[in-house]
Amino acid sequence: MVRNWADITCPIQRTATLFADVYTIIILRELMSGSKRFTVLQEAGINPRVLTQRLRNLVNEGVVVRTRFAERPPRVEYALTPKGEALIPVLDALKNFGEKYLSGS
Amino acid sequence: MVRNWADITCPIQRTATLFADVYTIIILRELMSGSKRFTVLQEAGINPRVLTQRLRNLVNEGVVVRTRFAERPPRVEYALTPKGEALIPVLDALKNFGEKYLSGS
DNA sequence: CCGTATCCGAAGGGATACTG
DNA sequence: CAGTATCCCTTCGGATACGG
Repeated sequence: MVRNWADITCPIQRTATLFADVYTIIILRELMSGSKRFTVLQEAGINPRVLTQRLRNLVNEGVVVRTRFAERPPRVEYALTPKGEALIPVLDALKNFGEKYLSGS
Repeated sequence: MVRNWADITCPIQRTATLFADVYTIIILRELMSGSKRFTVLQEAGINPRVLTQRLRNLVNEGVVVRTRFAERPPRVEYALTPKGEALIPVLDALKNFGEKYLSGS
């Protein structure tokens, strides 16, 4: 029952198809507070295999940018692009709901 | 690397864990415009097996209410609860992003 | 440090048929 | 109409080890 991208006309569904995934959302949450390194993102509770997959997707979609710093040792940082920052309202909405309805237990 | 619910303290992650799923979001989108019947939701592109799973979850979480009407033939309708309506800002944010960044192609 | 490769069991989900 | 049951293939993802 899955559709082709071109067949998805609803903007809600398009966005959800690309980003409605727990690991993706955790990454975006981490990057909201500034750029982060691979290892730091891992510590948020994502194993390297899954983290690589999600980051690749985010970079491909243009919401995250990967920057290599030519240092010794080399350093890599992931950060939100302006397009990525446009997803912050989604995270804010998730936060508002969670705070209001999912605080207990 | 998956956590127990009690270990998830971040409200963003809590909300995402429960609802960040494409089919769930499609259902919520459909219910935004009023209560819908099972068959109608199916026509949004969700097979009955998956639809049942997602609806059960939504009802368990208290964001959707299932109502049986004692008619002939019996009718069942699914609708957002007030808690479910509190998720509308999430859908709005997804919509805004999609309209701005995912319109082409 | 930043990934990639492999293994492998678990879960997901499409199709279809069937029941109250 | 509103689901449930079954089959079966695909994907996911955790763990671990390894490579540039």
